[in-house]
Amino acid sequence: MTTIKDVAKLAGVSVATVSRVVNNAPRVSPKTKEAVLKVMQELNYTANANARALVTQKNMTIGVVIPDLTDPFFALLAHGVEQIAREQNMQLLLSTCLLTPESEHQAINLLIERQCDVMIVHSTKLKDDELIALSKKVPGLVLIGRLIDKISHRCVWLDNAEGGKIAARHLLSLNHKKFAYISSSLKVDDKNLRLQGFKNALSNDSKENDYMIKEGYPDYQGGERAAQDLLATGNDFSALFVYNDAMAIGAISALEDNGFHVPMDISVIGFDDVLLSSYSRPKLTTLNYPIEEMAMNATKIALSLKTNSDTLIFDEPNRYIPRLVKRESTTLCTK
Amino acid sequence: MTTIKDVAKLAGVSVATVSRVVNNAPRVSPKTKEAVLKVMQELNYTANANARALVTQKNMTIGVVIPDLTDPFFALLAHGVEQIAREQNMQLLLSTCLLTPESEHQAINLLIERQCDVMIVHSTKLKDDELIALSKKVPGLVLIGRLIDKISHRCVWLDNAEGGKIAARHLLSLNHKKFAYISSSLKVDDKNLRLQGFKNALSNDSKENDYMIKEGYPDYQGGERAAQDLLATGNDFSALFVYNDAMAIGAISALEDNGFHVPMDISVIGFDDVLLSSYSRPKLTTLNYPIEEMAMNATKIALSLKTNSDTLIFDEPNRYIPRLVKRESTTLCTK
DNA sequence: AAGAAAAATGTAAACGTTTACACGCTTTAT
DNA sequence: ATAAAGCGTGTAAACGTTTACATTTTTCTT
Repeated sequence: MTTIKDVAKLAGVSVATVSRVVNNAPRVSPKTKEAVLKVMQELNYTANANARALVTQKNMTIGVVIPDLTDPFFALLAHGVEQIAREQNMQLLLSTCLLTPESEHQAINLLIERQCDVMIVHSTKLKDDELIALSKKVPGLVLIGRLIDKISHRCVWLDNAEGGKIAARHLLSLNHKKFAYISSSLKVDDKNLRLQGFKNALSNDSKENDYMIKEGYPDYQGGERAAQDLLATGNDFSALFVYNDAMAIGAISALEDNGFHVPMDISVIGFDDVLLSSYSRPKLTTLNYPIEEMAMNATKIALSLKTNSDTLIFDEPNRYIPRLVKRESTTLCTK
Repeated sequence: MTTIKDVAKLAGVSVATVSRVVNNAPRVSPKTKEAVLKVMQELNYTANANARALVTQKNMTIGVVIPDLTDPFFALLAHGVEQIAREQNMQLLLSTCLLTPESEHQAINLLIERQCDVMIVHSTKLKDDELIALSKKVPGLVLIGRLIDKISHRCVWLDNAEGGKIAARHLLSLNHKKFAYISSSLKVDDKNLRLQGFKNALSNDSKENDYMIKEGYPDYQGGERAAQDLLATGNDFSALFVYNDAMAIGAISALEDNGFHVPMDISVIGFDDVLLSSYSRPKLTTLNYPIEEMAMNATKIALSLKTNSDTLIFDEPNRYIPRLVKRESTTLCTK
């Protein structure tokens, strides 16, 4: 690797001058600039970002902590961050952290070691306290998809309960009376909040409204199985609210396999509106989780948190509300 | 940020000793080790990865260059790299590079600046020569999804022509005689290779075999539209080979909307076998592109290329062959 | 108990930059 | 003509580590 010294020597100037032209700082005459540039080209010089980061104390890197790239939801999240990163000439350092709380913790620590100015963290397993501690340590850290009251200005989250409510209202407006909810078997807050909002809206509407619940792993197969469980228990429902789109599509598949047509016999509504929902047949009615937009906003917040320390307040709210996307999987109840 | 000096001072030892316990090197007595660890904890010390990288000349980072995270295909690629990275305690630095050749070039340069030991590059726009030059500059660079003969040992690629051939054979074995191919409108090699293999297999089978072609943007809508074009031109085909799964699902949607049932009236086969294919109805028959496995292998190669310089030869072949995944969208031709 | 060998620790240079400050040379203002 | 100001450039310290080498301490051998 050729260094700045090599360039300096060959160009017959000092390293300071080379550094100046590399960063095209002022105070360097056109002719030396040109000469240096030529040598740089000649030697195929590229600056060492590590050395630079060491002295400038900033390494132009945005850290992203997510459970799994393969999930389109998180891919979208990363994509949102990436767009802002690009604007700022920063790059993405990815830390995925599947399983345990320790691995989440470790993922964040790795980013700290790397001196990440800015971090967007989607944490499901870490405790509130731990995240609060972490957020104190890292000024540019923003939590996404989760609300912790004490540091709410450092959170960008979706109102899941409101989502449940919207789903319920939509189904109610289509005259449905008997409901089912397919939930995630994972220990996450969202599923409860969504159900909570859903239940509340139902009982506000009428005491008569009834629902049943099954759980499954939050993927296609999980949805398939949960729907089978539901049918095994009794098919006394005309509307089904499902934890996420992948499960919803699985559920639809199971329903159809058992002779029920969607939406004619049973209406199904999903959650997330991620990729697949418009690819499925029937196209899935769902709640749009604007994760990409949220990620972009989170990144902006993190960026200004880094510089303006902590005091600053945003006019853009950090709370997002899912938007109902009516497609083909829900319709008027005819029973 | 507390540095190694702070720790050394408070622990009453030299920085060298602290460094040793940080890297748990041998030659440090249990009691000092314990003492230092305690101070580290106390001061909440985390090593500065940049400084470390500067002196050790290696920064435990694997660079990944892909066009777009949002595409599940590339997400899977990244995921493959990530798994190997995790094994090696390395992290992923992501450089996405949408549009232009320059941006691909820039993406790679950014990784070079960052002193990435190891790079996995999925390049579509850069010329062969440029990539050859780059690969000379970066010993640990491996190209994925593309074959350049001169540096074939640095490439991990899929045999697209073979894929086309397999698709054709499958369809022929189901008695089909009239074919259509939906291609990508983007300027990429794959589409031609796939068609080439497909055509060859057809004409090898019989001079009679006939096919028509349409193009579209390689996504759901593109497939939908291309299928409509196809139908507008004439519906004299019973089997359809589509450039990728997203397009195939779009195409199926268009076919069904026009009263054709898949697979009863028309068999459809996709390419990639990425995520969606088993979510669609009917479930898509397709060719599996083992991108994740390929990415893992590419990373292993890159890793050993870095250390063992260049000479080394692998017994695992770098050429992959897509695997036919029979699902529900193809069936015997009844015409 | 002395000397040798081994183990623990410290010293200081190096990694490749940036940048405050100093220096000399032009230009400008008086 | 001379002082002041400005520009272009160089010198050297700093960033936070690692590590070869030197030094001290401990342990072992006889």
